[in-house]
Amino acid sequence: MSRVINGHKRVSEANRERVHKAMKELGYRPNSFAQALASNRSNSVGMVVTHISGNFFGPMLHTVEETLRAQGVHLIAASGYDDLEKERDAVRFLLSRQVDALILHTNALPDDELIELKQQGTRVVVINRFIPELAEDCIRLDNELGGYLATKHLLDLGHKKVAHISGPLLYEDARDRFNGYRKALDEHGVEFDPRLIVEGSFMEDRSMPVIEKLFKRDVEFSAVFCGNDNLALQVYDWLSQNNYTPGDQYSVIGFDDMAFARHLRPRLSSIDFPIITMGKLAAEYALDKDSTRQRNSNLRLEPSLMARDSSANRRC
Amino acid sequence: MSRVINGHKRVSEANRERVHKAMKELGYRPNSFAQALASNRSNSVGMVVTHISGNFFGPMLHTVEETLRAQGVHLIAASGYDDLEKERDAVRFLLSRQVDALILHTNALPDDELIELKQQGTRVVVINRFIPELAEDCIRLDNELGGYLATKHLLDLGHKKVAHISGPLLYEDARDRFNGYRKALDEHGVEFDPRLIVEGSFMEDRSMPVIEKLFKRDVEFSAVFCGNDNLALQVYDWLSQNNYTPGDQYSVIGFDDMAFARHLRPRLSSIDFPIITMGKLAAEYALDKDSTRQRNSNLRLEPSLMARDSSANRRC
DNA sequence: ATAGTCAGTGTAAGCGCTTTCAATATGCCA
DNA sequence: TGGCATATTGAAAGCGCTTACACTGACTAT
Repeated sequence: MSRVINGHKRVSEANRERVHKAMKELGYRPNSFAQALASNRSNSVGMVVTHISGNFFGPMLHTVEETLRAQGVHLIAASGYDDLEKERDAVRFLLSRQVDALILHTNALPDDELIELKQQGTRVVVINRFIPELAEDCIRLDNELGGYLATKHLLDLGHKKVAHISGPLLYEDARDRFNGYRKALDEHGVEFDPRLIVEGSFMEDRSMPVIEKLFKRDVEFSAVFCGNDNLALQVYDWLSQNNYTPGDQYSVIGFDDMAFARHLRPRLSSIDFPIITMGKLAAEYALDKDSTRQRNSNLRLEPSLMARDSSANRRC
Repeated sequence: MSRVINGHKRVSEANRERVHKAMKELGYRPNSFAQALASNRSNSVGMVVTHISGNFFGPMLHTVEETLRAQGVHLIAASGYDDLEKERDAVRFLLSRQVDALILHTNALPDDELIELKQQGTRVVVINRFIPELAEDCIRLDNELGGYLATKHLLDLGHKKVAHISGPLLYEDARDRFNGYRKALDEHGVEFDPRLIVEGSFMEDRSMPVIEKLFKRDVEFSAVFCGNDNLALQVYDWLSQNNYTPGDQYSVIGFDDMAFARHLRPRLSSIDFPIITMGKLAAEYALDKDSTRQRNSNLRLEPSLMARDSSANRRC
């Protein structure tokens, strides 16, 4: 009797026990598909991320999975590779599995499509992106603050010429970090110099050419704020290949504070990204059946500065 | 009409097209639960790994997911944390979702339980572990060869005293790597010295005390073979904290050749673990409906040496 | 005593598919 | 041309559950 399984209140103690006993004896296992079909709930949540592996999405997925599983809900993850078609495909795929909610970390999918998803009745949680129409479903980091903190840190160390290797400016978070950079510059009365800017990628091992370009440009600088730690890692590579030491001739700061940051030598200064908090929050939003609960409609988590050895006082 | 969707052969071209057109127009989406319920197939595969994030399981999961998705099958991943109860729980969880197959990277679950799973009719693929009764369903690396290659490499560089920081010897792979180490020693006529061995963990950031213990022991050595790259990373940490340089006073080699190995300075020598190949293979095994295809019943992938800067000739 | 409540239980109608089987259409043979 | 094999289509019976609804008693308020 399904009423027992689902904890319906109107069942007598006696019967409840009888049923439980029978279930044990027969080794009964509810068929989750029949449940899903009949109840129109799947007890699963879909998540699309840029890439399933990686130092950012790994911990994120892990946290989400753990939070969901504690509620008996499972996670189906799909990668979108920041590619429009692939992201669309991933969403379609997840939707075809009737997920109860969708956690989306998508960069290529236009706002409209996400809004439409929501209008079609899918519960949607948007990560690291802000869509006014979906304000209450968005969870993001205050990237501008992060960019600001990183740049201010370098400036405070006495650096006057601070370069910035941004992520793809097509992405809001990369733009925000860039804006934070400019804000800090403004505040310190340092003039913005476009020659100190190059645009890289957030992915591993793709930005060497751009980094090369920056360093070979005919413009001096003593510090670099990197759009994320992967970029910083490649800057480390370039510096070591050219016999420089991070924190010495060039100060370097990254963003995200990935696990490897503190294992690098010198240890990489970075801006902490509260991945765990964000993952947990996203899972909770996704679980939040009626979305009745009042949500912060402009939720931004706050990053913080992790100053380590790669950023040091400017040597005169 | 389901015959069209499922590519049944006996449908006229005309009707096939009519149906496709109608599907488009109505925005028809098959309900996967109804399909699963009616057909008794779920089109999903479950995978339990030690930890969803991380440099080893990340790429693995990614490969598996990608391979499966290409067949319209989805992956449900769960972490087992190398803990008996949690692994059991993960399996139960996945089973309750009626997965068509299970890909298992479990260390705590006893052989018997896995064998029983298989006997109950679940298709099982076992990764990084060998169970004679499940020989055809096991995919593993030749860890002994890996351990041998690593140690031989150090020996060939002139090191006479080679220490080994193993993974948990409770795990078969850690034991095999250890055996490879001993084999290389034997072959080079170097006597085994138990004082040069300590047992660490494969996880991040847990083995510092053990490393400390090794270096503080009253025994000399000039090279260390680490059971995996996470261990090597911590050896790097210890060396740098004590003003040593890997590849200089101490040669270091890791195992797995994780992505970060080549970003470390000096670049970490390691044993390449063909994660991608293994993931793909595991997914294919899981998909292999009838397990009709003749499989290699003692499949071991072969690791190879990636010599880089952290291992160098012994300085006299 | 009568009607009205409500906890507890049984029943049956689907959920949206797959699959079997019967029904019909088509083509081929002698 | 009749009969049989084969191609195509329609219809219906579930898959194992949830849920709405009807029903039974027992209990309470009038």
